[in-house]
Amino acid sequence: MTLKDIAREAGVSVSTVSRIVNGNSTSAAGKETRDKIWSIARAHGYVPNTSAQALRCGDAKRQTDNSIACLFARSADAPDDPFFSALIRSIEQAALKEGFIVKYSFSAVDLHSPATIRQVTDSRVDGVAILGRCDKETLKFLKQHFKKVVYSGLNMLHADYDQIVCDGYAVAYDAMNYLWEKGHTRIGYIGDTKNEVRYQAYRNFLKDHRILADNRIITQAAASSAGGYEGAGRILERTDDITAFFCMNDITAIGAIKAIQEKGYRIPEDISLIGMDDIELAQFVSPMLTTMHIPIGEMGKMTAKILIDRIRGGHTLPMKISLPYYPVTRESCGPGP
Amino acid sequence: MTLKDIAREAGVSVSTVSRIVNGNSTSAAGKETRDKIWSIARAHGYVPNTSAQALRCGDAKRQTDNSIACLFARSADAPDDPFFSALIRSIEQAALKEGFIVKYSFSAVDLHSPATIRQVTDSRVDGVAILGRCDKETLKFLKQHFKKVVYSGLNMLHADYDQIVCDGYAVAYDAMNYLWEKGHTRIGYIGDTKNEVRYQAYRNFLKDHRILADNRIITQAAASSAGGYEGAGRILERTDDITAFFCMNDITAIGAIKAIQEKGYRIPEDISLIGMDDIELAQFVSPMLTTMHIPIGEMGKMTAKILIDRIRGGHTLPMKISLPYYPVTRESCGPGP
DNA sequence: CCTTTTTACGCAAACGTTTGCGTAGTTTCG
DNA sequence: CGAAACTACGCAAACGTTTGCGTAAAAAGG
Repeated sequence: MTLKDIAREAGVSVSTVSRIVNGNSTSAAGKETRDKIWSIARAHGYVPNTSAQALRCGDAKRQTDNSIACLFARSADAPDDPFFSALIRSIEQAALKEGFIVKYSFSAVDLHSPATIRQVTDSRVDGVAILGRCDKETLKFLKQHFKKVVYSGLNMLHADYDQIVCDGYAVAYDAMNYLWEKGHTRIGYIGDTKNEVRYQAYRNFLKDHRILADNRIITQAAASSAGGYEGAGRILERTDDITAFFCMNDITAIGAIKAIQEKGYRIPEDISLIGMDDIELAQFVSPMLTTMHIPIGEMGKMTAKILIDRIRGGHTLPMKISLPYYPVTRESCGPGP
Repeated sequence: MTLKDIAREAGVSVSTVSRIVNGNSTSAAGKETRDKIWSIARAHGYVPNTSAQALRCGDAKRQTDNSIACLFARSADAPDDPFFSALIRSIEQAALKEGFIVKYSFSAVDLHSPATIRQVTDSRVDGVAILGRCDKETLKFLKQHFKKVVYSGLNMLHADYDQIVCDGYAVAYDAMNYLWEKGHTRIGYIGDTKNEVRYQAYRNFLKDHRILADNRIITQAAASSAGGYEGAGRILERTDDITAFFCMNDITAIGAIKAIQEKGYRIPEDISLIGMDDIELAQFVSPMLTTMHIPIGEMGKMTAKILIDRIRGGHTLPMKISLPYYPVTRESCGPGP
């Protein structure tokens, strides 16, 4: 079913058909021709060939189909993370309200692969949101390929990008401070240690308070319950004078809780524990998890808004938005020794 | 940067350039021309215009960009569900291995909206996977628009679709049986009650074992921890002789655990609890959750495989695959009275 | 050295649209 | 009633590719 088919059947020219189906205002078609065309089009379920449209119209308006992409910078074997599920979901909801649909939202795409970029550019999204951790070169590379990009995540970017972040460094530092103010000084770290702002904050907090970092109570752990469980287990095997853990996020903390309890320690009496993210589950585990609240929903909403606003040309200067966080006190932290 | 630009710069014709960049075997170009073309192309970062390719090649091979869509039949305000996160993730991983990328994976799209369908068809995916709950008409509607569709979820489809399911009815029935064999007869239900196979299985199990369904111990609950918490709370307010709960899935069960413990009951001594899905978290809560294991990873892998196989024409008859499940005994179920 | 094959490349059509321009026929208006 | 304006539509070019066919020049074969 092409314009030509319709034109032949209706006994008119292709241009007429095109003008009618496009509802083009200039030189509107005659009422009766219009009706005939429409009925034929509908009968045969005509749907315009977007390739042809895109081709013909160059980089014109029809280039867009009101869609954005979420590019999620994570490895294919990274564990599920409710944080990103929630972030993506709120982006999608907000985008939908503005009439945008999101593609690739959950894809474990390789952001460095030209083939991937090609696939994304091919689908002609109007803009892309980069989520998670993303190094500078990749970001620059993406910016070259997509005109409109916005970043959202826990890492403040020091370059001029649109970004909606909750400063992970500050959050982690404050989490440490939360424990420290309760009197803890021997604080373990469970989480990513490579290139991770939360870990840097941990190290710096220690240094700022003249506490020696002890590798026996620091462990590299995957961002999953299993990772937290194993990580806490490893640390607890090596030492028995630890009084608190800082976990890189809540699911890690939930895993850690189990390991701690299995070793016979009580939470928070013997060992305190703080997480990050404040996912829904945090209040349903026992003990309820004290954690740093991150406004995930707000981040997603803003991310969608800013990206769409940029697409629409609403702003041209980079918007660097930093969202507030706060500790939420539940049951997993007690006073230090 | 088009073929024409390259051709002009190299002083050859467009066809020559096209043949060279396509590595077309027939009438291979001369070594030196080839090199010149490639160097120019690379220098300018030439990337073929897919619209033009698709247009020219009709419905030939290049129509596709090796992508599939995951259409997730859920409402925009449905809570996050780790089950689907995991399902989608495994679909993506498996698809990626076959060179396919997935679009729309997490989108809360309105499957009934023609505009949405249009957006998806426009991006010319090669096939779509329908996830979750999806009524017959919608399914039929989707099948009309996308030639290649496969369903995955907990609901067996009684029509001729490619489908990879784990029979939710059977799983739920067996979960009930698990409790029943332990001696429980007063079993509550927490979860969706509308149009839900798990609830049907619950009712039927009761009927089959001549147990009267009691609305006081049945509650409609959202598929989230909060839903489970509130649901269990409601039931516990109304009755005090309940000995077991069947929860529609694990996160609901995790919420229920908290409510039960708060009311002063011990699990499993006073009240037993069984979930469904066997998500990672199930083994990290306390007590560890007894649940029905669903091979989510396998479902995802098969879903991708079957869909891609169909796209490639590997099979034409509908493949109805039912994956096995089994109970995993942990700590949340004890003997009945 | 002449014929045949091969190599290397150009020509032009086609894919389905959109749109500026042109032109009959119709209406408006002074 | 004649000029101007408008209506309703057709013509054809253009978007960037791919590919069958054609054809010079070079290589091979006798």
